[in-house]
Amino acid sequence: MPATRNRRTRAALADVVEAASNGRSQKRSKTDMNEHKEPENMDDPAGDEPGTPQLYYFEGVEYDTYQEFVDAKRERNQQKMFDLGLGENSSLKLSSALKIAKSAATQRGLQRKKEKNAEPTARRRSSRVSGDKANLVALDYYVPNWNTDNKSIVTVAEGEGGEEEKEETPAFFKGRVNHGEDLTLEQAIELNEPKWITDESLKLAQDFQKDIMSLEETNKTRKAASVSMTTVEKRIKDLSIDNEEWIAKVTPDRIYSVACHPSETKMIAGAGDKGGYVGLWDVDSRSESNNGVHLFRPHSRPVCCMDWVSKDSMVSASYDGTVRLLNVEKGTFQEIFATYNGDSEYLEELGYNLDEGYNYWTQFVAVDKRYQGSNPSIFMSTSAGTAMHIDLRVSDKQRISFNVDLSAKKINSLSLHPDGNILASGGLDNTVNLWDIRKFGSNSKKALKPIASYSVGRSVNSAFFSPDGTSLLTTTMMDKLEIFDNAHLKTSTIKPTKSIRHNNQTGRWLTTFMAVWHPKLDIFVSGSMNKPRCIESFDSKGNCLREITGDALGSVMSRCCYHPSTEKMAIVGGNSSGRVVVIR
DNA sequence: TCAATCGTTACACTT
DNA sequence: AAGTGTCCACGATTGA
Repeated sequence: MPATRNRRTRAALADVVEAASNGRSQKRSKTDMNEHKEPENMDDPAGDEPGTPQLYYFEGVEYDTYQEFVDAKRERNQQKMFDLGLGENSSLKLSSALKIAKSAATQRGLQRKKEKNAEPTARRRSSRVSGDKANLVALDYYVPNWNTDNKSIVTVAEGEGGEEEKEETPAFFKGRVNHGEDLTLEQAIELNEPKWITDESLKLAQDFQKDIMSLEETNKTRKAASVSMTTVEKRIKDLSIDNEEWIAKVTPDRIYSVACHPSETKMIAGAGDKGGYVGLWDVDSRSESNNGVHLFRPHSRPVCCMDWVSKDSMVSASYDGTVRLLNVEKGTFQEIFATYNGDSEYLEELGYNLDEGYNYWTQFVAVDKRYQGSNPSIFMSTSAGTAMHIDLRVSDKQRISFNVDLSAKKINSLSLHPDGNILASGGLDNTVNLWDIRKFGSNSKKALKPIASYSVGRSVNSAFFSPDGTSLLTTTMMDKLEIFDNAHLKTSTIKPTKSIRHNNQTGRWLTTFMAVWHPKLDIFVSGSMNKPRCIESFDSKGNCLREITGDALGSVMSRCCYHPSTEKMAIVGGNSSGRVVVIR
């Protein structure tokens, strides 16, 4: 046993912290993924069973047997614990080690706050530090400022010669790209992480651009269509998924939104992910060298909304506060709206002074379907509970038609009834509310009252009117999908006419469910937690038309949508690792 | 009343 | 095969 057994020094703790941070902080950096082999990697014997003829390495030493390797590891860890003065009961003592390390991080955090006026929180990096993994003690100090580019990660480490600080700002956390400017396709590709770019990317994207332009203009009407239910049911029955070419990795990260190009001749599925990536997948142009996916990065934070407004323009909106319009003809992601803080340099911007900083982001954006045109108008809800309508129809008359405070908490969705007057909102305040937008006024300060309301009991993921407006569909954390008939005609409380039990507990790492209508028909679709994994399709009465399952459907499709065609039936689903499935 | 923390969920990636 | 990362979604609980 070492003589230092009872020593409890910060330097010793710092060694541990530093050792861990050296190994792990490099791993985090995504920009230099191809470099740096970490010595820590030798910790694990690659999952081999004891007894297999394999050499084991640990801290540069070679061991012949698994048992020797394990013993060496255990001994080293015990040594570390003794050095910390933490005795033999490692699991208990480890928690105190963490406390000490955490307090050091917090101190550093507070100092940083003074310097940079940032909000600090210290968090433990590894949530599975236990038992003999004491060597993994490491702390990150996050400076979260989600609306600017200030989120940096500071790994706190103290060496013997004094204090040392490592700072990384991964590309992911950089703020908005080309603030206030349009992005060309080339720029949007260059903003991808290098691993997603090939020499061909730009050329392929340009060919794709031409392909889209050569498509026939699609039927733009957004009105509900009348197709007999028997036809619809038959088409849904005929949907097929068992083709492995109909699933592809479209974005690098968790999908927050999916969209389907309106063309009836060319199937183009699209998805927006957590990192601001937008992937467009030309489903039938898969070749040996290329899977037909074109990846761009017009945003820096989750892409919460994507919607094609014509054959050659698509709106994308993001938590980063920007709304962009992909103009296929010009090949640009044009910034059509952005929120700004109160800095006077943004005084001229339409979104000036909307951004409240910390804890404020654009949660939901919907295209205003009353207007057709090159500049779509949008409804937008925010994490602060405000809802606004931004009229972008004519460039010199752009304005915010209204900006109202509808809730104390985040609003998850907005939906305008086809009559153009009633707006449905739902969010973390546990209610679904219907508002008369004629009463909003542009700058009204008086408290607004909804014309009708429904208390869910848990938060509301989404509330959408059907294409013809007769039904309101909600997805809630009460584990229900609920349908309200003629909700827009009610004047006090509304009650669901149909309530479907539906597990909506997607947890932390999966995007929440939102049941969405077909753009023109009275049917809707939702992902599901059921096993085997499936996508569920319902009619407007809430009858399940089909639980679509298949070999290609191996994970939870958090966000789904229908192809807008009334002739062809197709469903696009996106999961939480960037994979998109097309069912047709 | 608010802030901080943790549990939950499922998948992908690494070793 | 096992381990680990995921980092503001939501709800519950605790502490200030």
